[in-house]
Amino acid sequence: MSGLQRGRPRSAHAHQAVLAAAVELLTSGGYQRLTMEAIAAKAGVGKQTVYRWWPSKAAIVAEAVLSGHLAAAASPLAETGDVVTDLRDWLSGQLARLTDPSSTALLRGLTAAAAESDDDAAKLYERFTGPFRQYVVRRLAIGVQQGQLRPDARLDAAADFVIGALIYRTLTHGNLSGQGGVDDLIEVLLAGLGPRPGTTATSPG
Amino acid sequence: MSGLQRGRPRSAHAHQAVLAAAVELLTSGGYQRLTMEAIAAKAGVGKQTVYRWWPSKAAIVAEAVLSGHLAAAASPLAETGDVVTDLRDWLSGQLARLTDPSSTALLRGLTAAAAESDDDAAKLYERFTGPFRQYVVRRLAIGVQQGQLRPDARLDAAADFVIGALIYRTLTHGNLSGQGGVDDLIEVLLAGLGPRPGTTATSPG
Amino acid sequence: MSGLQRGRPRSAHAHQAVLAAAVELLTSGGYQRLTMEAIAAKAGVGKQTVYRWWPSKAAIVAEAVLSGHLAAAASPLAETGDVVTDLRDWLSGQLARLTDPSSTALLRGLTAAAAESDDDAAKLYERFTGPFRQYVVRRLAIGVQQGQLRPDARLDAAADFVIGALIYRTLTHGNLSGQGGVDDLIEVLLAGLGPRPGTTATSPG
Amino acid sequence: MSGLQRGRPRSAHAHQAVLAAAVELLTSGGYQRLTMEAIAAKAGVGKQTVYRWWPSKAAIVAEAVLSGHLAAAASPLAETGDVVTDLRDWLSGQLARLTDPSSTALLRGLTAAAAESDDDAAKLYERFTGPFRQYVVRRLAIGVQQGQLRPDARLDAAADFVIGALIYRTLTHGNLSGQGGVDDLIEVLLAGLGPRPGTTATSPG
DNA sequence: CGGTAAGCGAGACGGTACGTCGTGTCTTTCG
DNA sequence: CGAAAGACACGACGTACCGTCTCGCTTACCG
Repeated sequence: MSGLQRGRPRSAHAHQAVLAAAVELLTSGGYQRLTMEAIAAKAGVGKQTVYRWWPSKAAIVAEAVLSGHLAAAASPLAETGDVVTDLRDWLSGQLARLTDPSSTALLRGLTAAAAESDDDAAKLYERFTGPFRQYVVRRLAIGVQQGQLRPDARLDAAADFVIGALIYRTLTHGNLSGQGGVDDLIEVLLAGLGPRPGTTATSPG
Repeated sequence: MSGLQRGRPRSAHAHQAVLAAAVELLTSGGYQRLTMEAIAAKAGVGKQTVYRWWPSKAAIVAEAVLSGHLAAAASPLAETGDVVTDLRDWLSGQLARLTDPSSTALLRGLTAAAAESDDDAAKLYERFTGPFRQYVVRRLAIGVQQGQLRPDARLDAAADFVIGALIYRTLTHGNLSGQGGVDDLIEVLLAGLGPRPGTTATSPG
Repeated sequence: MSGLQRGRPRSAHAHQAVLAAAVELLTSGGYQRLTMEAIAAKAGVGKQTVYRWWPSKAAIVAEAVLSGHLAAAASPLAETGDVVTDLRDWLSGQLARLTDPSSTALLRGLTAAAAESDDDAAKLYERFTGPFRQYVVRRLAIGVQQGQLRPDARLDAAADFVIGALIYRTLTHGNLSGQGGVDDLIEVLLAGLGPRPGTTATSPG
Repeated sequence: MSGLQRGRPRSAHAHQAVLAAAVELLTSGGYQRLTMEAIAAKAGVGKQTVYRWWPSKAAIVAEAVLSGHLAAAASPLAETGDVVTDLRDWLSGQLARLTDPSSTALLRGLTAAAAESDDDAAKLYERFTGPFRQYVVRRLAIGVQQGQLRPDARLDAAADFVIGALIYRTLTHGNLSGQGGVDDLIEVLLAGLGPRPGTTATSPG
């Protein structure tokens, strides 16, 4: 066991300050302005301290996402009983959040961080999209339980569709508003998960 | 017209050499190694020449994609008459291509390039995913014509789903093989585009 | 022959600015404050430009000495006809110069620069002490011609004595003033170079 | 009186280890490699312990010199009765020692240490050259007693000459061997200290 | 056909950020 | 309370690229 503590313990304060500084720089100035030197300076920390904790910018961003500093802030999951309504509302909410310039900047930053390091990419995406996926899958599972969706619905595939499309549209079009696309997405998605045609579905009402 | 040509004309050879060098650097060494200096050096070209033609790395990559140097190389579209078979085959083909490490590197590079410049992002994605989208939409449209899909199917939304999920999975999991996920994706997608349950579809034959 | 000029020629202006900046920093703040970054900053020059011209701080200092930016400023050689008077005056003058704090700082800096690099040390000392040595040897040679000094006087050894003692005292005692030591030095030196006892010399008094 | 000892006494072992480590680093790797961290590491000592005892590198080197770790190792003074023979032998011996690369490195290191700190310079030189000066002055004094040298000989000036020239030549030429300069130095020096021409010197034999 | 104008390879320029190293201080635990 | 260990804020190091700017040369058009 390496247990015995030797030397001055690492400063939790410095750790937090770095994460906070990174988030602020990322959301304000984009990934361009997210330099190690700027992070250290804004955090009031030596560069060496930053490197002592994280090996790369991507790792910092990843931890910031994980620790909630860059909260995906999944909007609360309303459960009205109707999977269509719920998902539409939730998707609309996410979309509204992603329309916010700072969120777009954040997503862009995450993308850049992920593109930078093969190793960190999976971790980053997992941490960032995890909450989204969780909610989508959970809500769909409930739908399955209630017979609104077919029992063998591919929930993971559906979640990938939703998240992928969300990210793709955000990065592509920059601004998602005014597309009226949410309904289309929902329709395609849910139709594909609904009870098999020909199957006698128990009416949900 | 400003047309009257003065001075030495721009060298098409230099133009091509730059694109080729960029592609090679991108696929071999990732976006990290794709520096303007490296591009110029490998192309045997002065840096100024590069900047004379393109304002940024992203622009070079965009043009490389456009001009087919970084071919999306959309696999030929087989049309067996059955939209499910066709799409599954096509998706499998794309997936196989994206499984190739150099394609992953390329996609990562494109992502990085897009993340770097807000302006170029849309253009880049459009150019890179354009052929994909084109094929998917066209094939789906044929399906609609043939009555295999509902007439009011949201083809654009479907295409976004497919492309988004494809990119997302590539970036996330790195290696797409062995997921058996294609069938799931197809199933979700096509079920959502199929004839409305309860509607009597006229057989196209 | 490498003759053909390629690329932008090196900027003589930058070259000079660096030397000037180095001298100013050295005389004002000592060798401690003579950092590559400070030199570049004060010269209004990129660090890379400094490194392009010189491999080390010591080399910069060496060239500054050579080019007269850090002039040894050998005081004009009075030739009254009496070697004792001349050397005493000259030595007093040098001593007065070396008493000046900036000269002491300079000498200390040169010493530090020399101590830093085995290769540059000889060059540095040679360039810095060269003018001194030249004058001493020349004046002594005249004394030999005029019969004031023995014909086989070891002028080089004498010059080493003078320069060595000068530097040693400056570095050791910091302040040479008020030592009244010049006369002692002169006496020891010239007695050792005077006509051999027993030889019938024209009596100097 | 502050006398009553509280807490753990300072470790003499640590003290010695630091000095030894400093000497080894200085003679092996030059002043460049003589860093506080390296000293502490090689000595198996905490950095703080080093700083607790010495305020600077120069101080460490100074003490190392003083305590004989960096022995000037003045060669034993032979006294044959003839001041010329004795001084020549002694000077040759010193020269041989200084020709040794490790001695040159040491001298360079001392110079660098001295150049670094105005305050420590005098102390360093005094400690390092003290034994030299002592011997030279003593031997010359004997010469005076025995009538080989003039009674009013400036022994301090002479010692400065000898030491200054020795250091200067070592630093300048790196390698003193093969210069045949010792004899020249001796000749100049002793001639300048010999009995005044015209004075009736008691024959030493 | 000679002048003029732009593009060309080359590479130096002023900068910014990199990741590492050393400094001197501090904060732990252990003896 | 000293000593080891080692983290801390700081600042300089030498390198890599950035995007711009001269150079001398080449290649077109135009008068």
